[in-house]
Amino acid sequence: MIRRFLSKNKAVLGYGLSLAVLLFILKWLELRFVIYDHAMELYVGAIALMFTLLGIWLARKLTRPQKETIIIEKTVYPDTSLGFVPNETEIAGLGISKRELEVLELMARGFSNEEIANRLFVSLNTIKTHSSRLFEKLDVSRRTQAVEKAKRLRLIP
Amino acid sequence: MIRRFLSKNKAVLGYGLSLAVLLFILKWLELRFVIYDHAMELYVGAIALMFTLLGIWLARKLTRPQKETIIIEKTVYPDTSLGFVPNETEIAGLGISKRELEVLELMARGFSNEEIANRLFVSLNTIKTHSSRLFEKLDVSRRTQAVEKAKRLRLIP
DNA sequence: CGATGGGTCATACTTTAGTATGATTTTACG
DNA sequence: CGTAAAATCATACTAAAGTATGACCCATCG
Repeated sequence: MIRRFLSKNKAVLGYGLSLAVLLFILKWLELRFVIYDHAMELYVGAIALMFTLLGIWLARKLTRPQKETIIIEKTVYPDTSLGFVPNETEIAGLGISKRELEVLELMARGFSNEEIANRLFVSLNTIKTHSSRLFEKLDVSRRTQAVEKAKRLRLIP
Repeated sequence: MIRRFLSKNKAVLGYGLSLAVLLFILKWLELRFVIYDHAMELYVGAIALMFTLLGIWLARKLTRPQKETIIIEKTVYPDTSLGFVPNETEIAGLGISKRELEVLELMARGFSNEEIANRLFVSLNTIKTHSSRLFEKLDVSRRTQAVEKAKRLRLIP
C-alpha cells in the first residue's frame, strides 16, 4: 500500500523534497552571508530563478501528456474468402438447414443443379428438393433471386 | 516586422512583463512593510510560490505539448452499392455492349428473362439473344455463372 | 455506297430449373 | 424408444433458360 502511494505521488514527493532542499540552501545562505539590504535583490533573484525552474520542472512532470488519437481509415476490399461472418441469426430465423446452405453456396458460385449433385455426391432430384425448399424459405422463385437475397442478408459471402 | 516579432515572442514578452510586475510588487511590499527578520520566511515563501506558479505557467506556454499519438486502424468496407465504379477496361475488352450490360445487371438482381424483357420493352427472344451473346463473351454457360463472373470482374455492383 | 456492329425479333429445338407428391432413411432429442 | 426434423431419392410434370439460325432496321465509318 505504501509503495503504491509512493509510486503514485512521486511527483508530489519530489516537489516536497526539492522544497526542503531549497529551504535548506536558503537557510545556509542566510547563515553564511549576512544579508545586507543591497544583497536583497540578488537573493530574491536567486530564489525567483530557482523557483521558476522548479515550476517549469513541476509543470513538465505533472501535466499528463495530451493524447492525440489518429484514426487511420484503412479501406479493406471485401475479401470474401477471409473476412466473412455469416448472419447466423437470419439463417436460423429462416429455418435454413446446413445442407440447404451448402446448396445455396454452390448455387451462388454458378454451379448447375447437376454439378451441385455431383459435388455433394447426391442425386439431381435431391438438389432439386433442397433448392425448392430453399426458395420457399427465402420467399423467392428463382435461383438468381435466391442468390441475390442470400448475399443481401449475408447468409453467404 | 515589429508586429511579427511581437506575435512570435509573445510568451517571452509575457515572461518579461510578469517579471517586471512581480519586481514592482516586491518593491512595493519592501516599501510598505519594514521587513523584519521574522517576516523573512513569509516573504521568501510568497516569492517562491509566485515564481513557482510563473514557472508552471511558463512551462505550459513554452514547451510544446507532449503528444502521445494513438493510432487506431479502422477497417472500412467500401459501400459497393454507393461507390461503385465499373471496370470499363474489362467491359470494353470483352466487347460487351451497353444493352448487354443492362441485361446483365437485371439478371444479377434476380429477374427472369421475361421480367427483363418487360422492363426494357423488348421481346423475350431479344433478351435471350442478348444473354446468349453475353454468355459467349463472358465464356460461361449459365446466368448464375455470368453474374458471379461479372461481379468478380467488377462489371456490375 | 457498302460493310460493320448493335439492336431487334421470330421459329424451332434442347437443356436446365423448378413444382408436386410421396416415400425411405438418418439423426437428434426429450 | 418413439417422434420430429433433416436428408435422401423417385416419378411426372411445367416453366424457364439457353442454343441455333435467319432476318430486318439503323447508325456509323472508311
